[in-house]
Amino acid sequence: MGNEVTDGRVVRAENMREQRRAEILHAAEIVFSARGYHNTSVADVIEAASISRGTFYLYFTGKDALFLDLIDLFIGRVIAVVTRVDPKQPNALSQIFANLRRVVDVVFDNRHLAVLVIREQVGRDPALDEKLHRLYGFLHEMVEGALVNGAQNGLNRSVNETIVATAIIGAVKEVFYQHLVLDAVQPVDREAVARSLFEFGLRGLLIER
Amino acid sequence: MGNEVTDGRVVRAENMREQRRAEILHAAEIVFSARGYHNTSVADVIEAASISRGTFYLYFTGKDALFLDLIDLFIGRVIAVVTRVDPKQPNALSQIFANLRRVVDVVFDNRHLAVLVIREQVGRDPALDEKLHRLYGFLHEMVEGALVNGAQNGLNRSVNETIVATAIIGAVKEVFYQHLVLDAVQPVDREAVARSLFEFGLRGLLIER
Amino acid sequence: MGNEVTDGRVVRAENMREQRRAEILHAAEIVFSARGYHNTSVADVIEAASISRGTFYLYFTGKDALFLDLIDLFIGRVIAVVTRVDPKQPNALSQIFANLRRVVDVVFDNRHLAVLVIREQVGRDPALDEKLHRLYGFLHEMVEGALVNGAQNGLNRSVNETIVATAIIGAVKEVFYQHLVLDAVQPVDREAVARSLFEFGLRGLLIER
Amino acid sequence: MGNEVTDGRVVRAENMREQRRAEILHAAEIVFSARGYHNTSVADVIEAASISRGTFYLYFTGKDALFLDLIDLFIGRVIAVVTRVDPKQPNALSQIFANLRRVVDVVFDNRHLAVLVIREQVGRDPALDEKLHRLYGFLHEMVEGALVNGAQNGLNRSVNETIVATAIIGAVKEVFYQHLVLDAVQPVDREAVARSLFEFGLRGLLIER
DNA sequence: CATGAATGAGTGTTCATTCAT
DNA sequence: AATGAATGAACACTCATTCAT
Repeated sequence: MGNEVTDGRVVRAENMREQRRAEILHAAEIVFSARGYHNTSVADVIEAASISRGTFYLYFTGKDALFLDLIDLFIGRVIAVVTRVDPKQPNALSQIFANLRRVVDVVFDNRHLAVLVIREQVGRDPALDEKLHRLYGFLHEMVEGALVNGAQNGLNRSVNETIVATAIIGAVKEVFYQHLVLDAVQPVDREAVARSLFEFGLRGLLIER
Repeated sequence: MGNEVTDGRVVRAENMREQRRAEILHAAEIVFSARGYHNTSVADVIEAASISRGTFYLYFTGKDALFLDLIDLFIGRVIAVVTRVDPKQPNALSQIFANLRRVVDVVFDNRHLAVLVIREQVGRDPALDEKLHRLYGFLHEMVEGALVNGAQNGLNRSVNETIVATAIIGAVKEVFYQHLVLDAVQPVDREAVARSLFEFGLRGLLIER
Repeated sequence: MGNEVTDGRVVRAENMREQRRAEILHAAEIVFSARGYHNTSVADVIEAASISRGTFYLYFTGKDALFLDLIDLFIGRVIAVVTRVDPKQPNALSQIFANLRRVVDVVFDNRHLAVLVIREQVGRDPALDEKLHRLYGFLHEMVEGALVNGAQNGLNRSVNETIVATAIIGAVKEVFYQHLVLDAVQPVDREAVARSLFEFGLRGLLIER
Repeated sequence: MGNEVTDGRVVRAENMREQRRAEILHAAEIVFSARGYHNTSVADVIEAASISRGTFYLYFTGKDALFLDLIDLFIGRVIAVVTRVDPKQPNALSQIFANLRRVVDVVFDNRHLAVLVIREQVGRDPALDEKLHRLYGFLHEMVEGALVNGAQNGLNRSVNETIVATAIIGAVKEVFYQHLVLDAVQPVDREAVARSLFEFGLRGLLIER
């Protein structure tokens, strides 16, 4: 049937499929972020994407799967820009700030997805729970590790790293969320947001100042 | 028919009504916090409260109204224990800590409500949005005001007060939420939670140390 | 709440509930028998019963359960009129005929249910399969046992009892089905149907004639 | 355009078309018999036949039409092996048995189709009803005619031919069906099945024995 | 001729709310 | 005041069929 050969038409078909899928994801991103998971129906998504009900189920196994794909998309983009920082390096601090700065960019470049991920909460859907747990677990582990390493290397004073890591993530999330809402009205000064967060966290953690 | 006079029977009836209402709220608190707003049905509530469907609508205009009442209950309890702090007072810092400490107690004494309020998010229900906005607006204003006043009175260094107030609230919320989840397993050391949060925030804000 | 006491109102409510349930069953019986299980939608049933969608699910857990209840109803009525026959009794033959005659009455008194049960076949619904299996298993066992006993007691000649029992059931089913269809047009002579079936089966099985 | 002339290419194309059609029918036969008409989707058929959705509709106007073609196929094979029997011929009985014996072979040689035809019932699809009616009408007419002729020629005793013909067909169908199910497990002794059925029917119908 | 992406009417089921008793 | 039977709009999802390529 010729499907062993990946000829031009097959490639083109695959591309179109990918593109269509992306279109639906994009439309869904907007309606989900506007109304939340529960208040968004498949009807809303297909209307926003200008596709038929059937087509939707051609690209996604269901509403849940679509949502999880969106979450994954965002998580992937965040994780992609976060790099491990060696606390022994003299420029460790600026590397940490660079991480934060890149995350700020990802968040504000993906406003809808970011709102979605920050707002949507543990909601009795085990699969979604697991995704978010993975994201926050990753971030928490990274921050906590940085705190522990930093303390050992004289970069920061010793604190209850678990609690403080949680506090930092909460602070960042909340600032992001509030500014994402504001951002819809007027563009946010990303540098200022990153700088303020960094300063706030840092000045409390440094031994020397 | 004598309904201008509030005789004994009317008072008794009113009391019974208040009591019944409180029972329903209490039952709802538990089921809502266990499953979240969307995954809790009116059927769940009336079963937990051991009342009939009809009775439910005698005490609340609907599921939304019940939920809003619960949120209000919690907001009231939080606001009740938060006092304004005069930054000029020498014991301003310990007053601030006392505020935080009392909020910690309210949160952990009302685990179900607290989980509810922290977890449940802006869900395109304008009324709920407004309630939460009221709570966080109150808290934000209070923290931001303290920062501004504190800076003027040499209590803390000068920062972007709006962003930092948001960050503080986010940090507190996240630490509360994580420990509320933990608290279900083993009792949380409330003093330690308050102390860690306070230290984390403080050491970054003080000019002198 | 007074539900420990079975007062008049409760009894009346229970009766009304039973009656309503029976009404739905009756309406469903007609539409199912007219169109078959697969071609009948819940919408058809609720329209026939003049109830709302919600009410339907108040009385039955779903379409499947309703259908199974109908099948059960019929199976129960058939089994209720079939009695074991002692082949040693001199009037064994007339007892067997009496059984057949009563089954004919049940079948033609419950035309819709009978059509339903005879027509609907093994359809990948395990629960339904099991019900029908139970009915035909019961009947087959009864007939086969009668043949075995009869042979031992000189009532009938010895045959391949398993095959012949199957053949008898098939013969009866087919005659019933064809006459149920006819019966819609003009009343069937039940005695003649029973007699013809009996004679046909009997004359081939008797040793003496 | 030369379409008046049936040249070699056209013939070859027609053959290919016929062959393709047969392949689809064969695949459909298996999936339909395994799951029944209603529980088999067009997707099942095209997967079994290894063709695309579009191709399916190139060969059949729809799911119904395909099903009807399958039924027709079987009906044709059954009718092909049934011959009229002249009751005046001395070997009429053995001719009748030979008919039954050939039908048994057709049934067990076409297990899937046979299961399909016997199981699938009048489903409010007028076209299907008509097909089955045609098959059973043909068989019924043939059996009834044989009974009438046989009675006139002293071959069998006089009975209610209409009812008895129906009973015979029902008996045969049921025995076939049960043994088709069994046949999936272990090969059925076709001769025994035919013999048992014949004996059962015959011994009750013959005047002399 | 062959393909498979696209369609949308139709399905069974849920649940917040109403109202006669 | 209290009840719970009744309601019907809304939901996620399926699948036979069409049609541009």
